[in-house]
Amino acid sequence: MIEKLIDYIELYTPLSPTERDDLRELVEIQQFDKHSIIFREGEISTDIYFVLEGCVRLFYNVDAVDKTAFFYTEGQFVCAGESYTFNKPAVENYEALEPTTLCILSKTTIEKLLQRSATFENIARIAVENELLTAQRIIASFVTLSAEDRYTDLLERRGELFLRIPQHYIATFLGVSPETLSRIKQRIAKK
Amino acid sequence: MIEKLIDYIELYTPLSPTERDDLRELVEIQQFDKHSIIFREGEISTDIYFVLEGCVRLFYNVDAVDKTAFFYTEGQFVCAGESYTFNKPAVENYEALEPTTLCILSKTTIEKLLQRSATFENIARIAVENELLTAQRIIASFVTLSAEDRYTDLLERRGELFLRIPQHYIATFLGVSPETLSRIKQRIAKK
DNA sequence: ATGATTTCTTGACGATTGTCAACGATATTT
DNA sequence: AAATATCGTTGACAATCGTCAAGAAATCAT
Repeated sequence: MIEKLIDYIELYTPLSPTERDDLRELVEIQQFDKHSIIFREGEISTDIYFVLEGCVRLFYNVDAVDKTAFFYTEGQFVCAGESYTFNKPAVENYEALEPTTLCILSKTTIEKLLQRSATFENIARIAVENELLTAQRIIASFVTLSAEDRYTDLLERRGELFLRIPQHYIATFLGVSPETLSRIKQRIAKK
Repeated sequence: MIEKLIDYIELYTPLSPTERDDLRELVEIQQFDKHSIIFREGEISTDIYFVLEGCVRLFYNVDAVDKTAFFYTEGQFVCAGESYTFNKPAVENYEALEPTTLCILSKTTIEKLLQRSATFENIARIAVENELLTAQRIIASFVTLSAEDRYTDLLERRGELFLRIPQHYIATFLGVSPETLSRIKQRIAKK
């Protein structure tokens, strides 16, 4: 199961057999039920996660309404950046939308890995870089695209999300109400 | 002048006197006129920039209209993440909105620095981490706030921008037309 | 200083959106 | 299989927004 993480890391940086064993030995794996909260705002994040299977929703609680900011699926790192970096209480929540399996890379695990090999420096870097690229792409889509175009863009890039995620979550991610998303779909179907 | 970069880095990671000298010796400084383009879409980015003085606007060209995604001012790193990481042509543009002074950290400069001290690993990491935090905050503001709330939020966080940047740039950054920003201001003034 | 740009504001109008509410469809649970 | 909860669509209406256009204000260049 953890092989998926190893494969992923090796897309970016090669690992020696020993390093692979270090990962197999030290990295924890945890299961989350559907709708369970992985991480709640107010807590201080000390872990980086990696999605082995399932789907994680990042959301903010605003005036008792929750707003989805992102979906993480297989092969993506999840990290509450600001909380993790500065040991501050997080402002965001993470929830499993499906039965989900995550690798847990705690700070202590990462330290242990680092004692064994400097290569593991790269893991945190890769996680952060990948999140940055994703984040920049999302901002670009907010700034440059209409809600309708963001919809078609998401459909092209990550169409599989529509098959596994309730659409009212996708709606808030696109920055529109569920009703509007419904109408956008209807509008596009007519073309 | 470059001392500003050194001070900034030392907020995050201490430097030895030798390392400080390495930076003074190797890091280039470049001036940009107001309205000059620092980096144009289609080019492949090989540099990380650090703003010593002035203001840089990140914008996308969409249907011949340009849309502002961000403003970088003194003490911020600028990096076309995707282009820099994967040597792909960039999709974004960077423009100096004022006479601007930047540190240029080219890949070759960074390599040279790395040969002298592993501490410099941290620079790229800090730059990326900081950009990620900023990016995540922007996404949160798009997802959780109305245009009006994003305006007041920006005013609180980076009010100085309103004194130095034409407001139609700020408008597209907030995701609204210049006319709407004008009306938002008027609406708030009445309260 | 003067003229020329650029920037900001305001009005009008049509299009789009959010909200509230109702209804049907789909999943989930027992 | 029936009951319950969740989810998606549709309608109506008020609020907001983008666009176009015109004019005022500020800035820049000569």
